[in-house]
Amino acid sequence: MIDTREHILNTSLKLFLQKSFKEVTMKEIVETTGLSKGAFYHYFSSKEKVFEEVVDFFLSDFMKFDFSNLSHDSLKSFYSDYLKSMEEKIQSAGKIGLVTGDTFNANHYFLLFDALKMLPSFKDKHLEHNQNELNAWTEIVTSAKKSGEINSKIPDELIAKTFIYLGDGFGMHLIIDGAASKMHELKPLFDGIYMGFRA
Amino acid sequence: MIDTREHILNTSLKLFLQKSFKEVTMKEIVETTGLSKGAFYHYFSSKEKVFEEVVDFFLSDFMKFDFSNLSHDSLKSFYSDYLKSMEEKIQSAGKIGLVTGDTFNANHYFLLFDALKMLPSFKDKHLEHNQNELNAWTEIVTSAKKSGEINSKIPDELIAKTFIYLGDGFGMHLIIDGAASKMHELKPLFDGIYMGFRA
DNA sequence: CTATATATTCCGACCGTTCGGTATGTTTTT
DNA sequence: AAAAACATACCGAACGGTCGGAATATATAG
Repeated sequence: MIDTREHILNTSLKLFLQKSFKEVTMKEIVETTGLSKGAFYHYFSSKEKVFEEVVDFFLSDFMKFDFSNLSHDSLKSFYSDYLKSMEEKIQSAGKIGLVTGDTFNANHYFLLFDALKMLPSFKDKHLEHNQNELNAWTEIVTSAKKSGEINSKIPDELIAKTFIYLGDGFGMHLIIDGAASKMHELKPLFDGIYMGFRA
Repeated sequence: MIDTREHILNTSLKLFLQKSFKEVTMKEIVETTGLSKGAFYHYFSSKEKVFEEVVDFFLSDFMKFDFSNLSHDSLKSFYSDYLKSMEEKIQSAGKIGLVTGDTFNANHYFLLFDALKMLPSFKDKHLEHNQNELNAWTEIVTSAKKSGEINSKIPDELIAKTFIYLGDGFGMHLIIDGAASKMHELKPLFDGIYMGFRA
């Protein structure tokens, strides 16, 4: 609790990951931080402003994926690393109290939907992020084909999209069902399509 | 505008598909229907109640998928039918003004998230729906293996989940990017994993 | 057919509460 | 003492919801 400003940001992030912007009230933010309204408005000029910063922070820390850090040896090792990073993310989500027991009580889509609606610049950033993710996967697929790791007539980008969408769909089910511990069930799915693309 | 009650329900559905429960105000519902507050509260006892009915309607009429109506000749014809049904759903969404030009301005996840939060009975219904979908896909996969259409060592349920999650992840991207016309891009993805599972 | 009684549908002013935000402090730090 | 950090009382607007009654439709009676 050294840095009050950061404390407010962390608390707000936690709240905005649990409910939508409208559902999170100033009263709630103030009470959860243990501060007062005066303190809050000393650091932020409005609820919108703290939301903006929360989104920025979340993007750079959570969503932004440094794909260059993942193994580029093979497609298999790439998605294995990818899955490992995902599990780590869930673990760090648990550390800030977003997982109680086995139950997920966070949903980053709240943040995403609100950001898309409220922050005009966000949509472009998000599309860029998506494009980067697609490019990273596509590159790996391309080199996996070159190396002979996989051998499929399906266009590289389609294979990349298959991995991405499969992961996203799985993640959505995870969030809705609230079962954080089932993250490991994604690997068999990736293994399955991987086998298919090898043939 | 014959049946006022139904008119309110349709209008509310449209609104609840565009924003969250909290974001939709009574003022908005009343003004969009062209009625008055008194008229609204003559038919519904609260905003929550109309939401409940909207959710019921949406589930039973929109979202609910009659898998028995899809072709059971083969896995390929099954998912082809599935995709066709999806396209029809988008078309009917367009008919009630949820698609302007090429842009999706609906997001059924608003409805889903709110329903999961507010309606205790909903989670079970939703899980049941998911289970039914999984069962339908799994059955098809099983018989596709028996008939020799596909020949994969991957468990039937995993294959089923791959199709489902891939579709969901794709749908999520569609909604977020707002590009309703790109629905057809899912077929190549399905074809891709289908080829893989045949080997 | 008309007139009256009764039920339904709809209206909009109004209510209490909560919302985000402000003004004006008091405490703490430098 | 000056400034930064925090607290609290308060504000107007917007919220969901209520209420008495007007308008309209339907049923009944003469």
